[in-house]
Amino acid sequence: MASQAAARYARVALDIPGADGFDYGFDEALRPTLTPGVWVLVPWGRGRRIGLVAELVDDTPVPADRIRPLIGTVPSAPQLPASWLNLVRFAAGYYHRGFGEVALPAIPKLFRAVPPVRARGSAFERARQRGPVALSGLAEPPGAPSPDRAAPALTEAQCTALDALQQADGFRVFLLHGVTGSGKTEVYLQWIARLLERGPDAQALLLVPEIALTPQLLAQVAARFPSQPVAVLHSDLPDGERAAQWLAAAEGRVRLVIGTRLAVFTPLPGLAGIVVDEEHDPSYKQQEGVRYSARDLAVTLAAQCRVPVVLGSATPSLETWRAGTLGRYTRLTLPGRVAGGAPPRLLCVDPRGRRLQHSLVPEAVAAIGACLARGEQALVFVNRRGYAPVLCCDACGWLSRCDACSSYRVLHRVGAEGAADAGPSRYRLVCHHCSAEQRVPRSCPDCGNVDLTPLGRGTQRLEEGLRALFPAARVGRVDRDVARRRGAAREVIDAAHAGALDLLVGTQMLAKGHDFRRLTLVVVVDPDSGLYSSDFRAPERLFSVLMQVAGRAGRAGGDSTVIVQTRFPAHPLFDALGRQDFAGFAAGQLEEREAAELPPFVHQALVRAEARSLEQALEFLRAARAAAVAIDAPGVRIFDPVQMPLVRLAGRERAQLLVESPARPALHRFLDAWLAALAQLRTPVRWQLDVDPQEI
DNA sequence: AGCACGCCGACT
DNA sequence: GTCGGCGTGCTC
Repeated sequence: MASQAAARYARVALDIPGADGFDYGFDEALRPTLTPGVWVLVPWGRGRRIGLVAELVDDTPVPADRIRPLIGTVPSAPQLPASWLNLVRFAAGYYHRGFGEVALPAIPKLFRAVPPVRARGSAFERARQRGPVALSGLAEPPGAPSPDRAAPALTEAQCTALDALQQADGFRVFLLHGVTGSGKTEVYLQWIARLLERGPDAQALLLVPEIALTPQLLAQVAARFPSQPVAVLHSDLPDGERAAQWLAAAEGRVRLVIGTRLAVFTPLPGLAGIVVDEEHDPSYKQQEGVRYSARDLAVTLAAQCRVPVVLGSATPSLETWRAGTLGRYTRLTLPGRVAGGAPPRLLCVDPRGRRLQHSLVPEAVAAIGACLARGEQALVFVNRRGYAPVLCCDACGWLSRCDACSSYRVLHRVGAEGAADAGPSRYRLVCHHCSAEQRVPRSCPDCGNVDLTPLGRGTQRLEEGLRALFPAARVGRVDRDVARRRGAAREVIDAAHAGALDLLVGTQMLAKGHDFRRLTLVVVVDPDSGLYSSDFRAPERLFSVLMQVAGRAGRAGGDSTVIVQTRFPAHPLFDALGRQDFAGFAAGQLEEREAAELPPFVHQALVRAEARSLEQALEFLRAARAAAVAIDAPGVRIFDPVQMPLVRLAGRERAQLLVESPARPALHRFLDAWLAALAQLRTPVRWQLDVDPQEI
């Protein structure tokens, strides 16, 4: 560390990859103001840029004649709290990126923009005037349970959990484990209320997987904290709003921040506690740029700020679950549902050799019929959107491949979404990976045969089938195609709440956070790809999504049924699911992971490379491997380069190289040395590092 | 990330 | 004969 009195250069963090900071000289008059986290304006090429002072240094590796003086500090910029700087510093180290690469993308765009020379008022002043948005103004979704202003009485288990949270003083990680409907949200809300009572400056952070999927949670928070300004932060927010909320949080004018993964980078000078809802959810892992895990960073942030953090889930990640078993995290369990009632009955049916109607087994058709006859609702869950996963030529076997990706284009019905009488020719072939679209060929491009058959079933085709099977039923569909039209998914879900729909078809989107009171039957069509996948995390994700889907049924208590159509009805995953036995499932998975030396028993990092040709990408990775082997890193295992499961994406060929170690510090020491060596490799190949990759 | 410099197709 | 495609290389 440089002593500040002698420091001659300000190392400034800029949003430039591959550098930790850029050194600038400065006017002596500025010296007292230049501390880490101060916003500065610096010359950059022939232009100017906004940066943050990362540190002051005595010496610089930059030749003296290249050093330029910084222009000045940014007026009316907020003081960034030490907690924010520490988190950014940690993330930069852990994910092996430059400080600026982490810091600047974590700042709202408006605060990164160089002000025009004659700007009237700064972006900060404008955002400050705007102020935070009070949640109480949010319309609550029609049909949702009317929120009670007063906190409801807690069950005994909820009381025990809340007591444990309240007694925590300083850093501690809690795992709040309870099935859908067990009342986790109520525990969060009452705990947050207590945190905010601790002092006028106390702040709480509530992370959620996706804002769009948690309208009920927002409504609950709005009802519970009617006068409390709450900042809601997510990537779909307009720039001005995001800036206003971020600044309000940074200046302590807002005490509760709810947001998606990016909200973990909200400056919170008064942070008193953190909740990560649905902590297992894959969307907490950023999948581009700096590939951080907001869940993991939330734990680090809590440790750095010496505050408690609650990780809540019905199906915790195996990493979190194991930490609970080892006693590093404190496990709190909410057994059963608040409303009581038995868990849904699970029936697994093998569709092979059965007479299927629109791909449904007779048991499913009969159960849906009976459910509708009782005036109850049923949900059919298929994890595939579109009409059919692929189009096939009957004569020659041609398949609707994507020419840019190593996958198939999916047959989609377009226009008149949800209308039963859409014209028969209104179909398109769509690639789900690169979004390329084409018209459906009139005849086979290879042999000219006109009989092209859709293979398999997606949500649209299932919807069509259900309409044919149950002409009197009111059918709704929810998937990403429906959700693309603003408010359309909301409409369907509200209609379901209001009892205006009898049958719902949908993907994962339907699985989260919606409370359908009259729903007593869930049919899961073909989840088998999650059972025997090359991805070792596939069963974990499948169990989680099936628990959530099953949780939709019978939340009000009473009998409910889940029918799973699977070719592996005896698979232990379904056995555990039927008993809602996450602990049993997790124990089995952890045993397998330990035997196979997989996470959480080892820590992994992945270098992904993409190039015009696969050979180019592999060649780079072979060189990368050679560089890795040359590093003396005991306990670090270096694999061979392999092509990625989806080898071709949007016209680029992709490969990856895995490294792992049972010891995290050893892995990170190795990664530092390795990345330094990789930076020396001159290559036309684009590559990136992913620490703790979610998909391999 | 921008914004330059640098070698190969369709235009006045 | 030029104008311009975006490929790669640097910015303290």
